[in-house]
Amino acid sequence: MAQSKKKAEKKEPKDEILKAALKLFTQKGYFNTSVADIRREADVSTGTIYHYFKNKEAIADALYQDIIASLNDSLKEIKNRTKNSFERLRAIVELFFALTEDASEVMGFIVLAHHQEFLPSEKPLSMSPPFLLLTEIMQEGIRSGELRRMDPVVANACFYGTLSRMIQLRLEDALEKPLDWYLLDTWTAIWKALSP
Amino acid sequence: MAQSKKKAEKKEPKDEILKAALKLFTQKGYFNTSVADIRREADVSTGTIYHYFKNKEAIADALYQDIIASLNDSLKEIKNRTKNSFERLRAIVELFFALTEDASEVMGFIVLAHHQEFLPSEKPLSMSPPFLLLTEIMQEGIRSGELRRMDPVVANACFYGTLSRMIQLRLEDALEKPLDWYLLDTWTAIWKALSP
DNA sequence: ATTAATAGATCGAATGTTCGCTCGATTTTA
DNA sequence: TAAAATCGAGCGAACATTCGATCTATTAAT
Repeated sequence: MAQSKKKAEKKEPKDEILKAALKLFTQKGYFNTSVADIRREADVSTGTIYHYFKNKEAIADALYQDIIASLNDSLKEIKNRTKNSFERLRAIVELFFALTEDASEVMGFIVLAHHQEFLPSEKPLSMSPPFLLLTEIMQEGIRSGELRRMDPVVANACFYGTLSRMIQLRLEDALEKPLDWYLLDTWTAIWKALSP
Repeated sequence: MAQSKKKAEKKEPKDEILKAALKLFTQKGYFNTSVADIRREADVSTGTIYHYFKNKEAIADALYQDIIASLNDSLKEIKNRTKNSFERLRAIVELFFALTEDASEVMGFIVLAHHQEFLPSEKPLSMSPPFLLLTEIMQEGIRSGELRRMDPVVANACFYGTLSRMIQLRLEDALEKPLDWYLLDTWTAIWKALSP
């Protein structure tokens, strides 16, 4: 038994730092969060933070890369599991809604934050692997005739725009019910917009 | 001839400050913009800035209030000018697209910025007068049967989500053509989602 | 018409504070 | 006993804001 966990004690400082940063970044925003805030929330020293990360930006970058990668895995899994656009897009809506409910900080960081403001060298979210994969899925649907003939950019905006707006409202606490309460209505609207 | 303009000289410093701040805030974000940056761009002194505004936040607040008010006026004008949901929503899409093309800084500030991060006492955008008016317009359409029976929140997300996503892509320079090139496709998708 | 007085506008150097980050010391691990 | 991890006081730079000085426009007085 090395350092993994005895009862519920020693955690990896690196993970604690990432967890604390994610929480604070989504709660107050990157620029309203100081390294001292992260230090306090993660219950480590300043030195430890800089032992694991080059600087504050590197913490945000690590979070961003982790989340993008895991989102990409999920989308790939969906693409393999399903066989047509209807199932695929529906599964993506369900995935995003579920993530919003039980990993709200992750979704807040991805959907709400303006990464380019604090990660200047990062491409826009719409150019990241999972979002390119989404575009690919939709283009395939259009080619095969499952989706209406329309500009792929508009199809994308229609799908992800509606989806992310629902998520944003939920995270702003502007909805009366949890997201899955709106799942049917949301999916119906999206599918009506996209189907032939 | 007081101080209005002789050739194209003396401008109101207050307006110059607001114009410079709007440009920089949308270009680099609120937190990446220093008062010194605004000072330079507006070609005034630090003292002048603080003569007209209590602090940096007050500049952002003035911009926000101005834009919200003018957007509200435009939406009210549309509501008066048109007589049904189809015309109203279509006119709003056209308005937003046009504003994005020839007042991109204004739209960037409204659609992309996270006001709550630098205006902590401000309500979310979705609670501002013009957005409440939009909600009202959509609820009326649902009641009258012009729009499909659905949760108003979803109808809203569908409309504004798609719209704002197209605008965001345009402002990120991710579109090959100007927005009005996508107007028909966008409107068709929105209307298919919302009509009975 | 000229001057005097006043208030508003403009200026930019100086101030105080926040914050990211460094570094030498100390402890823990292997 | 060497290397890795952890600590936190302290450094330096950036930044928002202040303030007293200077300039300008307006009004009042002679």
